[in-house]
Amino acid sequence: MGRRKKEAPSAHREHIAAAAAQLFQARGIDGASMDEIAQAAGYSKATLYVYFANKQEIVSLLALQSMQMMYKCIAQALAQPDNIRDCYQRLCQNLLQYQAEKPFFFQMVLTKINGLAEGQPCLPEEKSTYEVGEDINRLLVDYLLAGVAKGELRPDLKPLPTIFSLWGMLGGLIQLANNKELYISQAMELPKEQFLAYGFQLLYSSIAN
Amino acid sequence: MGRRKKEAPSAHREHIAAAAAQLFQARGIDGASMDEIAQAAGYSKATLYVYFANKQEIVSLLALQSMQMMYKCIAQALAQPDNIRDCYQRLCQNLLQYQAEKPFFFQMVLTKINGLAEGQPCLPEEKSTYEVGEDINRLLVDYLLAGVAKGELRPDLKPLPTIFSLWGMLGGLIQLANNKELYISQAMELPKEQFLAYGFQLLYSSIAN
Amino acid sequence: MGRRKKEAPSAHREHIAAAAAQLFQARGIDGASMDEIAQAAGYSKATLYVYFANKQEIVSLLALQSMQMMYKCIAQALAQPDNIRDCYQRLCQNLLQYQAEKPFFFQMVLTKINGLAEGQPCLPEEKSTYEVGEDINRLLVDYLLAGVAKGELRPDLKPLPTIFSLWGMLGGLIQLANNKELYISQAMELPKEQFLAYGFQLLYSSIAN
Amino acid sequence: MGRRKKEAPSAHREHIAAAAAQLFQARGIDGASMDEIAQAAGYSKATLYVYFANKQEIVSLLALQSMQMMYKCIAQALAQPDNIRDCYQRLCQNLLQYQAEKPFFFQMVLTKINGLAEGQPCLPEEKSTYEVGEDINRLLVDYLLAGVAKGELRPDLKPLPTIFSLWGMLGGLIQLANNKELYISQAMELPKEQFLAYGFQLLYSSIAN
DNA sequence: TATGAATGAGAGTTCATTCAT
DNA sequence: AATGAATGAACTCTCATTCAT
Repeated sequence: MGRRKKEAPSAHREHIAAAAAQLFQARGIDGASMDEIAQAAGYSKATLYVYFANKQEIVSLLALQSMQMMYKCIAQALAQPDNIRDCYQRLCQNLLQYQAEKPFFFQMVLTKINGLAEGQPCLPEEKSTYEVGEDINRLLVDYLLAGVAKGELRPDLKPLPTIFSLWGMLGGLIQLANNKELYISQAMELPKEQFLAYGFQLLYSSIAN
Repeated sequence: MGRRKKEAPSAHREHIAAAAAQLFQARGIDGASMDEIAQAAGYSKATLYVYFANKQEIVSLLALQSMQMMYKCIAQALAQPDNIRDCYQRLCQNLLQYQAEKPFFFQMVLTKINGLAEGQPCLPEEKSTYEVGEDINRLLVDYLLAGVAKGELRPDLKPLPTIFSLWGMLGGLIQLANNKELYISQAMELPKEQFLAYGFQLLYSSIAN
Repeated sequence: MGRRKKEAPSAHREHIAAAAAQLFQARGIDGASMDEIAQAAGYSKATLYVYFANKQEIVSLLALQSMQMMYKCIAQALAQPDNIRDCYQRLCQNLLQYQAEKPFFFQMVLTKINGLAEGQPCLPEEKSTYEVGEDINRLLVDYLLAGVAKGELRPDLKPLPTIFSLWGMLGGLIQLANNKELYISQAMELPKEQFLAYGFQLLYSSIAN
Repeated sequence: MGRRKKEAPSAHREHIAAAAAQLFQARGIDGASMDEIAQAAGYSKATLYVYFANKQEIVSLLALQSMQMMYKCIAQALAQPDNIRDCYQRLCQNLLQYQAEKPFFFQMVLTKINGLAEGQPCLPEEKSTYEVGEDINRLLVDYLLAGVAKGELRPDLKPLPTIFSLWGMLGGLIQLANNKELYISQAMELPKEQFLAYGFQLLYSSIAN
């Protein structure tokens, strides 16, 4: 039955994608079935195919969303470019928080997204995802250049390579901290947060002037 | 039928595991079926179960192998601790080469392995994997301490947290370079290798004295 | 494709269970595959799993049905407790007819069911099956007591042990007659029916006053 | 390697059959694999096929053995035909003991064997089985006739039909007692043995003079 | 005689997807 | 727009059996 009052189709897509995100996070993409997603979203399984051509399309939408969240995450941290170092700290904290709140999305940004945008005639969603990635890059490059201009960051930094390096390193660091949380706290006698603070600081020292 | 010449059982395990590694890399672990692995390895599907109790055991063996290769990769680079910086360079190059030759294994070390060793009474293979990981850590810590002792590395570095940070960052960097190879060469007008060289150098500057 | 007309879901379960019963009878439960059941029932194998969670659920449903049929079989025979001996005759004839029409079900009542209700937290179907069994026992005990009261049955009969004994013996007798039908008619020069009539009478003489 | 010293082939068959019997009893015929049987018997799986053409042949040998044991069981009980009633008691006790010691064999005699000997060009083993069955019948008929002659049993008993009836009823009774042991002890507040004693006595009263 | 090695055939089960309504 | 019903194709895993040695 028409469980739901009339809503914009995009609202349905949102509901479904949200349910899928939770399940993907809990069980992985392959581990979550369309049946489960439908049930969790409160639709019939066949209805999912009204709003998405197939499972992959759900994944693509989530990829886009995760990229957009990442954009907000970064944009917010860099909004007030008062102090370069504080910006960096805020950025790191925002990333951390993002990872903590939406680990699946975070992983998606790092893994899936990175791999895409290369080859194949991709879906519109994937193109958007790529563009948001570009936006993020611009944001970070501007931040970097401002930092150099202010003399807070090393003048010899090449903007784009540096941004990419940072991006890769921060992502790798956060993921490792997450995967090995138990090990870190035991072997290092350090809570994950302090380990990350240490790592973040280490990384900053590679770009600081 | 295609009965094979006599070989040591471990040779069969190797053949199967090698075929599996290639397929896992191409299609992911869940994406590669036992049928495909059998065909690729030149055995019947049932024969796979003569040499491995189940699919997971293949994965575990690959995990162990990838960790052992990583160990060799690192040990070789640090064998002659003549010059700390050269060692670092060699280490980076070895990692790169490893990633280039066995991308699935490399990914495995970073992703799977990192996540394991946490919880559950695991298979013997998984335990070995964990122990090799420990060996690697010791290797790196020794390297770090030697560098500090020689005055080439910052004296305020905390060994274990630094090693873990480096590990996470290097891994993230290499993976990103790999996933975004096309993008990097296009947007940055830089071959992957040079980008990585730049990133490696950046990272080194965070620990150099 | 062979999509079926709309029917109540329970009708589908019936169709499937009926096909399964025939195959189980012919080849045994383990000997009949879900593939065969699906084909015999005119569904695709996957559809079976729409109506039953697994093979065992089909078996359980059949067990319940066979017990319910047995109940009817007995209840009908004992409906008019006019004459104890006639009731007994009717009961035997009903059992015989049941065995002839649904040999697998009959076997199930005797073999499977008897064994169950002992241990494990069972399916709802299995619980129902057990309860129908209890109902049957009550029916028979009442019959016995009435017979004793009327002086037609021995006054020293212990109700429950007697009922159970009769139950076991009648079942064994009917099964043997069925399994050895050919032998009986040849070695004894007696059709199965007359052999059974003889056996039933023999048994009755053990409880008659 | 040749684990075992030279033994007559039949000894090997015995070993294997013995191992199979144990497993069949524990897990059912379909539930026990040739692999397990081989392991339990201390042979390699392929060796099983040296001594038996296939799994069914093992079953057939066991069927024969179980029939032969049944013969001994009965013959021993009837050896001293001193007193008809005592013989009957001994017979029942022997059957009980047989069922307790070798439930799988007992079941086999009742179920499998009964069903065979009808149709198909059967294996030599199956023919022997059939003949042992005949021997048993003769034994019992003689016993019956002796009892009638002595005036202890009803003179109107038809030998073969009576024997068959008794056979079916006793088997059914013992099996039911075994399957429902828990239920019997709970609902009837009677240990299995006493219940059976009651049933045996009931049955005897149907043939006693 | 005895077996290690191999496998074809098939088991039960799952799932993304389709389609008539 | 929404869904109940159905399924083809695939999955992991098992097992009786074969055969070269």
